[in-house]
Amino acid sequence: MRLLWLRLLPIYTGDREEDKVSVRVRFAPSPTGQIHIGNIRTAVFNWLFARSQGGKFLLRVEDTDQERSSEEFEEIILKELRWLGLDIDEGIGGGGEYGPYRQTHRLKIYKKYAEELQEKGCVFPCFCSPDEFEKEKNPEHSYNDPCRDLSPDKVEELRNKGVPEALRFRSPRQGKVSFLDSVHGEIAFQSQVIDDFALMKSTGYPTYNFACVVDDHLMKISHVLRGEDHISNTPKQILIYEAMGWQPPVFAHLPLILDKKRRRLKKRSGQQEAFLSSYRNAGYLPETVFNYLALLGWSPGEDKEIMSREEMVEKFSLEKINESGAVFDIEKIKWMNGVYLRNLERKEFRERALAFLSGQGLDTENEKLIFLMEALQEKVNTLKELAQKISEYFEPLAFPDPEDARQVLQQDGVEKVLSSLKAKVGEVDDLNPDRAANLLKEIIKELQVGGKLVYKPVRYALTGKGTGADLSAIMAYLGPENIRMRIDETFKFLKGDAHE
RNA sequence: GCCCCCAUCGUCUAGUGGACUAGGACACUGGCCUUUCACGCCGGCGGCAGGGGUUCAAAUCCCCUUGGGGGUGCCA
Repeated sequence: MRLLWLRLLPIYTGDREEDKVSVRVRFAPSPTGQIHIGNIRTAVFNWLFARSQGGKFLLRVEDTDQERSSEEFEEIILKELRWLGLDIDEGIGGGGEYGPYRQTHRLKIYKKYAEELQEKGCVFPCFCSPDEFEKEKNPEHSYNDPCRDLSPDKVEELRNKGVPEALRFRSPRQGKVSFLDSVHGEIAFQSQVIDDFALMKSTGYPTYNFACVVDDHLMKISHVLRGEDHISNTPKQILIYEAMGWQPPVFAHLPLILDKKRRRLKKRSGQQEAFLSSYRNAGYLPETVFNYLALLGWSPGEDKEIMSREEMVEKFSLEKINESGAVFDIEKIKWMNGVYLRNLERKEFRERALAFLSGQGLDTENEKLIFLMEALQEKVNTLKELAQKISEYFEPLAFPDPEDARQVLQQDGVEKVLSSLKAKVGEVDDLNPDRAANLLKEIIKELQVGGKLVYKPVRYALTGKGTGADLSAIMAYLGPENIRMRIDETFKFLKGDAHE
């Protein structure tokens, strides 16, 4: 629970006018794979904060993991940000005067500051091999690094032997490190539990904690909004800021996004739903994803949920960020996407749906597809669902639930209705939804039957099912030829052969 | 093990000591509308983890317990 006074304390924010205009936040992913939902949510919050404060949103690539980083993933990051509409003011894909913005291009910089820390005596070389260090680690005292107090002679000796050396921070063994988190209030760690973490790897690459601090400082980052999993890194980073004599940024640790089991939603769980790309591929609109993600861990403080980007920017504030983890609810985002889809203007829906459909191997040249598409607009939650529903009408007639179908089709008078329909469509060479609807009305009038004997039975006869798109749209889509064929097939089915 | 964070319907959340008979949304469910299918609308179900304090008054403040999560890398 946060204390009120902490919320109001104007430590770094809000008290001075210039603070407001100097807000600079960054999204700093590592290019090691498909972009993750949790990651992109962090980006969304950073972007929202920057825009709400009139600040800058930067993109920095943290590619210091030589094993896993790859340039192709950098492209993916850019593409995903663009898709979601998170425009970059500075950094990779945005230019700017504090570059380079790719950490592997900043190696000299880290080296320089590492040397500075060495001169200050805040660090020490470590000659342990990674495995060795693992063994030496004592679960009770994680700071227990065997190289911490090596004599200068010993250091000299090991260096001469060419033993690979890393650089570690000499963590204080008493006192405490604390900081004021904008989401959680004060967070404090006893210094003795902070181990002698590495700053530079033996490869000459910086570690995350070191590079991050150097870059955030040099790039004048004012607020660090990142996942809660970074809380335990924060005291280490603060120690570096202090050693360098730098002012740390404001930290805001965002609650984690959880899966149904309340575990952190992560790539390794293998769930496709952990990736942003899955949502694009499943036909979610970017505005839906943005809206839904913004609401995971943040609330404007009122009942409104469907909001425009502008509204969210206007209402966003660090104070309204929640402190507890949030389960990602696939049902809810599905519903939300349905709302966005239904709210689309006819024309826009058509364009966007067509663009998606053509990527799904559907024949978008067929202009009759439009009839179905529009009839389905209000019935689907995703464009993928739209594609699936449309494809069903490409398939040959089948009766998945023959019992039901028979019950409807065997009512007295239905046969007459179907025959009449068959005859009527025989007289026209094309159909549109209006004409189709009129045809059915004519039948009702001429045969003096109720709609009950027409709509549902015709639906079954033409589609084999009891639910689906608007009937006249289906008829227009199928066209006279297919309608006649399907009615014949239905008659066969009723006589007992085939189609089960 | 140690450190840190968190705790309101199944899920996302509103709630900053009295306006709470705890509000909204998803899901589920009953109905209305539509002579098809939906959309939509109206209703229902369902929650302050437990225990102690503080206070005239606690979902709200404090403590403990329990539960959940995260971290504990020369990953980020």
